[in-house]
Amino acid sequence: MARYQVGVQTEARIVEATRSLLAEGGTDATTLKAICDRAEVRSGSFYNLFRSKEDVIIRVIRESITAVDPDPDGAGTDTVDDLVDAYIRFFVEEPKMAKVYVMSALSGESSADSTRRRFLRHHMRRVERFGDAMQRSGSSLTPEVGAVQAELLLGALDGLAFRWALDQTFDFPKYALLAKERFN
Amino acid sequence: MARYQVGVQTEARIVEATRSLLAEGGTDATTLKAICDRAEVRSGSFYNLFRSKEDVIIRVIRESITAVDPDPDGAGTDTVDDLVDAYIRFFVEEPKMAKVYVMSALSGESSADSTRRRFLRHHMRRVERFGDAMQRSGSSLTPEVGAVQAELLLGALDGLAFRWALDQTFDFPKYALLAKERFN
DNA sequence: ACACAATTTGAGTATACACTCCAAGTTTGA
DNA sequence: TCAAACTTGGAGTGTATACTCAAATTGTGT
Repeated sequence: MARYQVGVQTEARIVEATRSLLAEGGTDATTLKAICDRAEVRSGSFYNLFRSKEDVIIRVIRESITAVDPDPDGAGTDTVDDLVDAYIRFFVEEPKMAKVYVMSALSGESSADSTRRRFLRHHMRRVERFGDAMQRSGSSLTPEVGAVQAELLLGALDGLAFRWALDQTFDFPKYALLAKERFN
Repeated sequence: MARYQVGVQTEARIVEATRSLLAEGGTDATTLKAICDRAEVRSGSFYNLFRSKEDVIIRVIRESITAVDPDPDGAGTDTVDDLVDAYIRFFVEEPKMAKVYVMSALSGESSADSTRRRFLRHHMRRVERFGDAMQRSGSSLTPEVGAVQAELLLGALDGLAFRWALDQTFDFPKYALLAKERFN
């Protein structure tokens, strides 16, 4: 038989609860009890929907990493402006996901290694995409130099994101745009 | 009576064990058992020297934050080159501390809030110091613009540090120098 | 309305954790 | 050499944690 609607909703509540907890207090604060309390669910329901606590956490982290890079099919056509704008929008419109994104790379999760590798692959793809956009923007760069420039710009953007995660009153959009001007 | 030498050495072993564990696997991997095993000490000895597990962790994190900024009395005299060189040297010469430094800002520690505030204060002081150095370097900057430039350069450096923490084969010195050049 | 699968409940289990305690051993200064 | 202070080992405590299970309840297609 097909899934029940109520189950789908419960799943969504659990994912959202996990995301908030991760964003607010990291993996330490994200206990099963905390998740269940916030999602208004008992542990039995949780384990009816997820194989383990790590399952939800990994799912939330993966969703965050995916959400940074919208329109993955559009690769090869967007400009540096597009990419930086998308990054800024991600932080303004999805602050919870953004915080999870920043924290996930360095989180001391027991599944840290697989998460770290995933983040690294994601970063490589981004460097490539930024590098391509930079080459297309007119200035004649070799692919190698383009990659270095992209790593620099992305490094700067990620550093400012790091700074924002530390203190969310930090004006990330303003500095991200300045970084774009300076490192492009 | 003075402290016994053997106790001082045990304390040092515990601190070092905690630092390695934090650098390798974050707070999750840094259990009391793991610390004691690595330091070759039983829990009774641990609690003879430290009030709690958090005590050592906080101490290790504070030491890392302090170590980034050598010669704090020299403030007001060093150049941007000096500051960037010191940062690079920190990563090359003290990779464990450096990794703890990067991770500490966003760690999901139960004492996360006090650690985060401490890191933020540290960052503010660094921005000020970089800003001063930039103003002194010749180009006529207002203090406000100097602070913005400093935040940008530091953001870039921290982002590259972040990148290095993710994958320690990343050539941090090379990129840190490239980032610095963009501000000359 | 019925059958039956999906979902929920909540008490229960096993374990890993941080931390305590104190007797026994060791180091130190006089 | 002595005694006081410090250090150590290691069994033991309480608690929070992730996870299980069987019975009860609810949702859905027919």
